[in-house]
Amino acid sequence: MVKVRISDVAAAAGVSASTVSLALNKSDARIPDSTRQRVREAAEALGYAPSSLARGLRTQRTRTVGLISDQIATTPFAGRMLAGAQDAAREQGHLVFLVDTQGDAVIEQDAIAALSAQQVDAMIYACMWHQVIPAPQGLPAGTVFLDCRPEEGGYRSVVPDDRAGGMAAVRELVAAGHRRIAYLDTDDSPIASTLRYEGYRAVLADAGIELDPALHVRAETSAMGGRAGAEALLDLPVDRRPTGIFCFNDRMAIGVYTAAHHRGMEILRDLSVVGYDDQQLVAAEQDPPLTTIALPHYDMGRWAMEVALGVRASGEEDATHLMECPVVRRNSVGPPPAQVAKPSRRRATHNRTAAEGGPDL
Amino acid sequence: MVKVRISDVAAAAGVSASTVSLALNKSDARIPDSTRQRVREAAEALGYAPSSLARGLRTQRTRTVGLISDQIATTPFAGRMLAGAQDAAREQGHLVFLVDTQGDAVIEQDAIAALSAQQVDAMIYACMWHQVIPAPQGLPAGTVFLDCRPEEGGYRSVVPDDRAGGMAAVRELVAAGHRRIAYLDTDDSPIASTLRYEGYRAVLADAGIELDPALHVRAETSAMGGRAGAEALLDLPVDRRPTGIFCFNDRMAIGVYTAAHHRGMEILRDLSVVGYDDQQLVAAEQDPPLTTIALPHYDMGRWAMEVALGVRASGEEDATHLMECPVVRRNSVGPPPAQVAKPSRRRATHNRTAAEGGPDL
DNA sequence: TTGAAAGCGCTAACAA
DNA sequence: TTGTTAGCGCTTTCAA
Repeated sequence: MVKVRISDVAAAAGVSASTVSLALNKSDARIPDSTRQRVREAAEALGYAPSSLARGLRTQRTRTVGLISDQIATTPFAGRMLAGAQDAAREQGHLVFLVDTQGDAVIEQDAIAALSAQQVDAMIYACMWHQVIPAPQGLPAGTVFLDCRPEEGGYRSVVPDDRAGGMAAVRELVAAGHRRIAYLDTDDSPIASTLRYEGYRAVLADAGIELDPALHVRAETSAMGGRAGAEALLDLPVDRRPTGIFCFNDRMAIGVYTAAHHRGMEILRDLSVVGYDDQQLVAAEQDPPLTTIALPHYDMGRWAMEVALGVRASGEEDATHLMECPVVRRNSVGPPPAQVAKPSRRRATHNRTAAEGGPDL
Repeated sequence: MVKVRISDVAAAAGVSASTVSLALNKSDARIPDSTRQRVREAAEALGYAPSSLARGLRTQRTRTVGLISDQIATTPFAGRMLAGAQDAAREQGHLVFLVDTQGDAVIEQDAIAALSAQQVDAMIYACMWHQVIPAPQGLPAGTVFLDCRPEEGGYRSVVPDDRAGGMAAVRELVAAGHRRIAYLDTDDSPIASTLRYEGYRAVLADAGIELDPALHVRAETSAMGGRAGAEALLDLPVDRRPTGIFCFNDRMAIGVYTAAHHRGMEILRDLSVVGYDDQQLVAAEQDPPLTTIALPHYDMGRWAMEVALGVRASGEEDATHLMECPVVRRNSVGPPPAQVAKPSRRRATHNRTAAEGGPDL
């Protein structure tokens, strides 16, 4: 199968190359339908596919977009961002160059150079998780930041609305009747962490629930971290112990499940839990399935691509778009357990510690 | 920042464009160091970056690779394949075009056409999981199949060695002293399923353990499926019940954990489990952490790219490369529980069914 | 309505 | 050692 060029089609149709180009590309051109038809048939018959390279060189538009990411392509976190970006690109007839830098600044600079040399029509810079970062050098104007925001501004960006997400999570618990609600937080992800905490505080305030500092603990963003944090929370005396826990992410929520099980507690009956991320193949497969706040990865990816390609208006040149994080209700939130209803203090529960005895529920 | 061309560099260095090209690209060319130096400085000063488009048009080599996948970019399964392919491409100075077809044949054909029009130097066709598929039309010769194999042959491909993986998994259990070993299989993935089953049978035969058909059950490849399968297995009378379960994948293994917990059994102490996939953020975060067989996604991705780019010999033109699946030992395999050691039959355990009573461990 | 000609930015043969 | 020339395959004036 040898490469067929526009001149081959021209010869076959008995016209010039320019006529072929016009007939095939410009529907508004003053070319009679008969000619157009003949050209089309010739092209079809020969299996003509114009060289994107030559066309790009001539028109200076490549219908190609560069997507630089620190990790999204290679971790299970945010693959859906790629899917969203990819789908939008395809709908616009664009191809995407993907480069995963693994967070290496040298690779990143090389990637920016290489992509610029390819004359991509647009560029997206994506992070694996919501952060504020110094904008890399050399990024073309109009680059869209995905799941991150450049410190200096000057670019458009889209990030999850973590504050509203935190509010939604805590509202689930409040609506179920909980009053002692913990936030199992982390230090690993400052931006999201702070925003969600703000949401947590706002909803508690709204509900007239006093903030209890003992109910705000921090741990690593892993199942093990979550477990450790939960232990601390569940070690509190019964009347100060949380009946519902809002976890920074789903992995930590799994750790809460484990900690609870080890004390003979059952999630839902004895303890309500809300996660964050709606991580694929994790949240839904817990027992009971985890109620969580979804990170709108797909939508963010799509938004970024559509803005980068100019098919969606984005407001100002350096505006940050907040994407809603929807609640995914499954089965880890129920009413608080009855037996810890009010502090009648017949047993001096607040004096006991976990070290003293067995499970005290 | 206006685009600088080779002629700009030429003018600045006081030489012709061809000299610039030679000086910059051909280290062996007969160009005096002084000239070369002058050209380099001029290029540097102007921030010259050659247009890949023009170069590709001229040389017919684009230093780009097309990677078509059904889903890998957008699910947590096989992102590491992308990472491997991406790393290898970068090392060879290539950029990768990624297209995710979502299994849609029309999108797939469009993608093949678009990528061909870009004159990619190589092409990789990747699947999310090990399958044998009819080769799509129009794929260039030399395309490498990743995690799948074309029915008709004619292409090089790399897939996991699932038979050896199945053997390794069962050997873990046999080595720990188990004799009643179940295979919690599935119908959802015929190729891998069959291969792993072969491995299972081979190791049992080697160990002189008779095959018990009751110990081979099938379920869906999800935690829920795994749980259902495990229920069936654990419902067997004590002397026929498995003490170790080899699961088709990690998600099913999670279901086994759940089923066991609901019967008051503890993984490791009462039941040993081996998974498959070593799925990120899943296998390692179980309690206890799951011993499993890793799918070598990263290595397969790298292999495919290196072969596609011609930096690694692959043997014959249509050979299938089997990639080893290493054991990842964590903490879900122990010796079989003592109490089910030998059938002394004082209690007519084999006559009881789960329906009759409570937990019977 | 169509074709000739120029040129996108680069490389490579050939000539000087 | 270097420059001239041609041409990769296409699009787009401009002229016929």
